[in-house]
Amino acid sequence: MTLAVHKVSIEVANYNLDATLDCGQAFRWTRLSGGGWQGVAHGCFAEFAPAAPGGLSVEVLAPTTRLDWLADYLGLTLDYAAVMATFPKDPAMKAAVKSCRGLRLLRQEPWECLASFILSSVKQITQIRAGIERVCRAFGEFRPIGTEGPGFYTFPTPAQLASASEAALRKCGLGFRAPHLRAAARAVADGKLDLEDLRGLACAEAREELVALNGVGPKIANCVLLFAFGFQEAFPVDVWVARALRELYFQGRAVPLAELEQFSANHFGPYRGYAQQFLFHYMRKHHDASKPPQEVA
DNA sequence: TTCCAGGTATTAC
DNA sequence: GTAATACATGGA
Repeated sequence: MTLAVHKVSIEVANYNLDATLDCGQAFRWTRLSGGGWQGVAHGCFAEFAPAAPGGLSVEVLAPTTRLDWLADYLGLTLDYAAVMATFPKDPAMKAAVKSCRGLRLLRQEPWECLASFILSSVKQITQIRAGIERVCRAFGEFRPIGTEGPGFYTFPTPAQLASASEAALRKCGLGFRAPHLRAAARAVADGKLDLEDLRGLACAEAREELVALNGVGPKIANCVLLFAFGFQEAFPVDVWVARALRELYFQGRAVPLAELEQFSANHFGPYRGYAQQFLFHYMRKHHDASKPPQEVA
């Protein structure tokens, strides 16, 4: 049998697939042994791979007729060089960019992004991935890839999760996040929260809508505002970013969160959400090697 | 065993 | 107003 494959080459300079798909903004991508990645987005099963000299090879294996989401999802609609040029030129920011040059912000689907980050609180990234995979297998829809082979699961819709019992959600290992996910799914499924409407709002107004959900505070709201809606001024401050800011800009002092937020709003420019993702990934990479990125004076 | 993980909501000063 | 604490679960 033959497998219909839609394969396209995207010419793009300076795209770091590893950093982009492994930096904790999306959770359904898996690294392949050959250097590529495979996963699910927009209801499609796709594979991405770097293609020399400066490009990406993209295959959408199922359904093969849908390619329209790729450019936006991969973050190619933003002028990357222009974004980088707005970053502050201090040594810490330069080091963060150098450590993962070519990292892009994806533009994700709002519901999957919101649901994923509701499940993210006080969990390790590997645990978030595992939990999301269990949720997809339990409540998403199975879709075949070709006529044989494994297939994949879609991310469950708000309606699919809204009709799940809390006990069934807890079986996915979601812990105290299970009722939060269920309530958010109900709000969206019932039309009380229209995520598409948030696109038309100012960032602060959209944030107010999101934090009205139980289990969604400023950090998770900022992740959704940045990763799904593209509000570049949204600056999620989690334990890693807080650590990065304190160590790199405040000599390791115990600076309160409010002061960190004020500093970031003033220091990192109009694309500070993008800058934040470099700081986050930089900090995590160096921590994994148990080597601090910079000596604290 | 104890501690911590891309936080948040509640309660205590 | 700011500072502790509980919240589920699993891995280091």
